[in-house]
Amino acid sequence: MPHADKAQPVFRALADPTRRAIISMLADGARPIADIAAEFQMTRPAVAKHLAILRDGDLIRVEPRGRERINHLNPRGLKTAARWINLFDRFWDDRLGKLKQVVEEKS
Amino acid sequence: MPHADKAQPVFRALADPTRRAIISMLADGARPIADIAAEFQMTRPAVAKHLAILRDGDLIRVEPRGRERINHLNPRGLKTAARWINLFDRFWDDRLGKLKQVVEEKS
DNA sequence: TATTTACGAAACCTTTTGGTATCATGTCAA
DNA sequence: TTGACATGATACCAAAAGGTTTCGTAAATA
Repeated sequence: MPHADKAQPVFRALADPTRRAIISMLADGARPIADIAAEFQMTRPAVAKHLAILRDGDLIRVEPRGRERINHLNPRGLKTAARWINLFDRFWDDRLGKLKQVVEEKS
Repeated sequence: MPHADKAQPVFRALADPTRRAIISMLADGARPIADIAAEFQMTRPAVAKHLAILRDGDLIRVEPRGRERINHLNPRGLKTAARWINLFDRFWDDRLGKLKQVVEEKS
């Protein structure tokens, strides 16, 4: 392999709907695990695993606070994904019309 | 529940490094399957599966052309992912982020 | 001190994912 | 028409993902 894929842990983290919901949730304020788990129909260990994956993608940061661990949203992780996607910005403008034309001509 | 997650098939498609590589590849020009498969160390059926998932996420479009099927990058799919991520744009601004922190500390 | 609370960690299970090999079908070319 | 080519479709497999239950431990509290 030429180089490790830096975006991989981020996109992996974003692939699960529960994890994206957690991201949205944390955007409204940092919260401890049990508090997050209460919002879902799954056990706390399951949510803890999702948080570990989000941490691996650098999408959240943990702040230990007494016996609690507060989970904060980390914007930089999302920015990594945004940067990758934005590599294709040029297609959203000049090529959109042309692709549509090509596809439709053949059908 | 409230609404199906429209972004799910897109983020699922983006989660695999091979599929992201295919997207980059198609950004440089539409290509038939065998042509794409030649670039990877895996069999054609494996690549065909990846293409099916990309199609499911509306990230590519197929144009049948004789006995070939040309795969085109579809910008709209990527835009779906970009829109979701950009919901969190406000966090990318350091000043806003710090302000948010301060406000939360008061509560 | 004894107990509850908030969490991590391990073992385990089922489903999904990413890959393979193989075969069937439509299209081009000799 | 015969044969090669490009692809789709199916069956199968190992590993990863997503979930559970159970247990261990540090911090707050009665």
